[in-house]
Amino acid sequence: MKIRTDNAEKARGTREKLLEAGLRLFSEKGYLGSTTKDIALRAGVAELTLFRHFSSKEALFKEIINSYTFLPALKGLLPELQEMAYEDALALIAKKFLNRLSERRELIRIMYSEMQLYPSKVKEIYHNFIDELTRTLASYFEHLQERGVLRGFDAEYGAKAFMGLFFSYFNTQELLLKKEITGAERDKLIKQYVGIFARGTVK
Amino acid sequence: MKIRTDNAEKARGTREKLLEAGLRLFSEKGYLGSTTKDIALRAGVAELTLFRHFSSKEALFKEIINSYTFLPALKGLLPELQEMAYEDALALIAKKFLNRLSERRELIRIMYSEMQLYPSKVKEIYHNFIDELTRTLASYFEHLQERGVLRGFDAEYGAKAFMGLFFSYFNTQELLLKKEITGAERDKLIKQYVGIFARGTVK
DNA sequence: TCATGATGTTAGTGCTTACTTACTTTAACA
DNA sequence: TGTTAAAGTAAGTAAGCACTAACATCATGA
Repeated sequence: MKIRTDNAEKARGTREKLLEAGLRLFSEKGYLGSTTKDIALRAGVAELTLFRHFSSKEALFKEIINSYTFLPALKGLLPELQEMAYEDALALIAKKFLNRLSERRELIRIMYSEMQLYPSKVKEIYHNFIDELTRTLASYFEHLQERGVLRGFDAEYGAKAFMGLFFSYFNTQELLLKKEITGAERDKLIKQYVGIFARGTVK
Repeated sequence: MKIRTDNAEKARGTREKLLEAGLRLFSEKGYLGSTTKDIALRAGVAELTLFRHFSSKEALFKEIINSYTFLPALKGLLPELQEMAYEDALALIAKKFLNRLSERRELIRIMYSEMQLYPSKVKEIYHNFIDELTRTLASYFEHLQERGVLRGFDAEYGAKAFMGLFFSYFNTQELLLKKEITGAERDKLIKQYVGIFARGTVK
């Protein structure tokens, strides 16, 4: 009699529906612009149900941030990269990075909208996104510098420059201008940017 | 009797105080997070005075966007650039661009916060900021390509890449993380980034 | 079959907010 | 000095908001 599995499952279902609806609405209208009524409506439940699952609107918001912030590591990519040609490796990283950003578009939008309200949360999201990738990339550069493939630039700055290139593309095209980007455009962009960056860093 | 100049000046004064206070508050707390009471308070006037100058909160918001959007042209820089060494020219452009962004920090913050509410305004701001500079930069690159200094990359993409590098730096450091950047750090960054980009684009 | 837990329905509370009305104060200027 | 334009003071309105209380419905599962 301890746990009614089916009821519990149902509860988990509506809980997730609320998190998902909240993510989308907060991303579209901002925290203050999203009403609990609308979130519940979009989740297909009564407003009161929202408060039965989350003690307040803010609690819901924080849980959304937490549950969507986690990202799978990319460290495992390192050995694979070392067997590839430099430009191909860079193109692969760029592609994975852009995909990652697209997947988390809503979260990033929230990050920008609420950066004044929750600066520490925003920094957390940012670091979760960027730090590990920066370090992976920097150590990859350092490795190639030791092998004499790359010239002696500051690896940390190099990593940030590389990611900055693609982040700013994502930022303007997909977040600000909301353009639909075709695969072909994306490939051309990657080729051009990687071309510049690769030539700029080899010996 | 037509115009009482001093009265008119006074009115213009409080009007500007309101625009300035609005800019700062909207940038800090977002459109919905800023109350008309607080804006008036920060401007040092009564709330009612705000409504005597602007028909509504939204009207104030739109006037703020309009009056701060305009930016002086950078086209005049082109002839000057052509007498400089390539890397020095790039460093100068980067410096001017970063200064421009810092000057308009509040406006850019508003742009990010309200991009869902006023997408067309946001696009306008973006284009005002970026388009002219992109074209100036691209034609500079084309000129150097014709003279055989630079290799044959896509000049438009190159310009976007260059600006993206520095925009994304501004974005993360000054907007998101709100770090105070020293002049020395900024100079090192410019040197590193320009170094990569210059080597990546010369023949 | 019937107790239980999840959800729905409806109505409402107290607070905040954009905006208004009516009246007063202040200072420039003819 | 008296008129006028700009700003202040004070009180209030209507709407929207997060959140609550009371009760009804319905499917699950012992």
